[in-house]
Amino acid sequence: MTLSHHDLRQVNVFAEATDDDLQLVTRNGFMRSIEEGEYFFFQGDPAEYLYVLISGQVKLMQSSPNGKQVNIRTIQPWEMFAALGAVRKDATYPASAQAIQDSAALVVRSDFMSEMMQTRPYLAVGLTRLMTTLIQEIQARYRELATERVEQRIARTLLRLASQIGQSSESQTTSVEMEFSRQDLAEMTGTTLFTVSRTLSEWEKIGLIDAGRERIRIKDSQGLTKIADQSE
Amino acid sequence: MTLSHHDLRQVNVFAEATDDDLQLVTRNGFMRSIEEGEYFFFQGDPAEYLYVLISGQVKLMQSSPNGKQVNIRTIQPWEMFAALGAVRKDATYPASAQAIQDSAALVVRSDFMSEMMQTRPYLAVGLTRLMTTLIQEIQARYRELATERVEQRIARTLLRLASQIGQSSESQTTSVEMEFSRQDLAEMTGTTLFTVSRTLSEWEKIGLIDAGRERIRIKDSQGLTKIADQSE
DNA sequence: CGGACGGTTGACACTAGTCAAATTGAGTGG
DNA sequence: CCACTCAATTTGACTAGTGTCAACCGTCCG
Repeated sequence: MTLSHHDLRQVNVFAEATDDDLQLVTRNGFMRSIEEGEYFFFQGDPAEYLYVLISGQVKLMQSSPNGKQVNIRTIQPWEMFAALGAVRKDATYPASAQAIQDSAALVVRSDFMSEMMQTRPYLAVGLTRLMTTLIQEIQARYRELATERVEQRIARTLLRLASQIGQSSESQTTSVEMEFSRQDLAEMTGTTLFTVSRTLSEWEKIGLIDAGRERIRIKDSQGLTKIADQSE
Repeated sequence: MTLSHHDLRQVNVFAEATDDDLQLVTRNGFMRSIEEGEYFFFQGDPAEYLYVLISGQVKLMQSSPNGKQVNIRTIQPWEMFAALGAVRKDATYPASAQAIQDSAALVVRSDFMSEMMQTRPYLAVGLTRLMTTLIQEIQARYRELATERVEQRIARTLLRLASQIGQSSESQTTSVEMEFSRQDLAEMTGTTLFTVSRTLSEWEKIGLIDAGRERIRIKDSQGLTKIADQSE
């Protein structure tokens, strides 16, 4: 896969970068492609690189000492991830990054990016901006996890994913086809495979969604929204 | 309360600042003191200011549409909070900040800090560093909320608070006295007042803690750690 | 053709939430 | 100093919501 430095303009953090800076990044980075199921890195590895997803889809997940996994975030193309290494010496990745589809990413050394940041305020500011977004997102999900029932969280997660994917791809059809397993969805919503399965079956029965093996399509986003927002 | 600009050195983000910069900050900011129960700001207010807590204790909480509240984070003296306004134009606070003890804070205009950041990479980098910490912290709590039982979360939260407070104050006695209500603790752990009360009563009975009205003291942190870490 | 993997469904257990009622403790005004 | 008030807390009874585990099904793929 070839990557022009212009393409990087789609990355939020690089929106205000000069062409020279973008070239610098592409020349100092390299491409890495992995297949579905493989990992870019594991939780606990030294955070030597940061990534920009070019194609595919990646999930960031954290596993607890007792082995249970939680999906922290799902990365779409042109998102930067694992950026923390750039600002912390000797950091280790707090999560693992697994491809849930065949994926390709631009890989950049953390300390290279760190140096660039020292002399380019726009970069540090952009990174800060990205992080505030992440913080707000995960805070919202934290609140949801603490206060909402499984049903609502699943509905909300489906809607969120649909909009994320609909955003990155151009297909603005009302119904997006999403590919991931019940297990994945369970990890995203903080519940179990079984509860997800039951819930989706129910929803398929009443026509809200269309589900299959590692595949979900929303048929009635209105109806889902109603479930997600019900306060009782 | 008077504040020397030297005191600001204790704030992580300002650790590498020049004396001139610190003076600039103190001169451009002002002190604001509020009593227990009052708010520095509310969720949804325009994020015009950022804060550095000087004394007291503040909780950041988010409330959902249906009115339930979650404690996102508890601020100790010399922590900066509500910094997001500095990097986002027209942002609103994603959480409310309520004093759980009489508190004082240095208040700085967001756009003033924003301007400073443009020309001082160390500031933007420091802020980024702070944010990575916040992200990791809340991610860890998110995982805990998703995978651990209430009992474990309460134990872990107590230990975390004890170390936070023991850190900021000098009292490195093994048992720190902590002041907050069962309700507060429930909001921090994503559970209910009743469950917290029951759990603490149990623990008091077997000698792990010493609890009273809006007051908890850990007697056996070993024992609590054991509860927090039990994988089953 | 035969696994293997993802998914479905049922039976059951149990954690933790809900609600009502009683109790305690701190602070206040007389 | 005492009675009074009110908020914080405790406790019990009940149960909804989810997790757990086992058995089974369907389909994709070597």
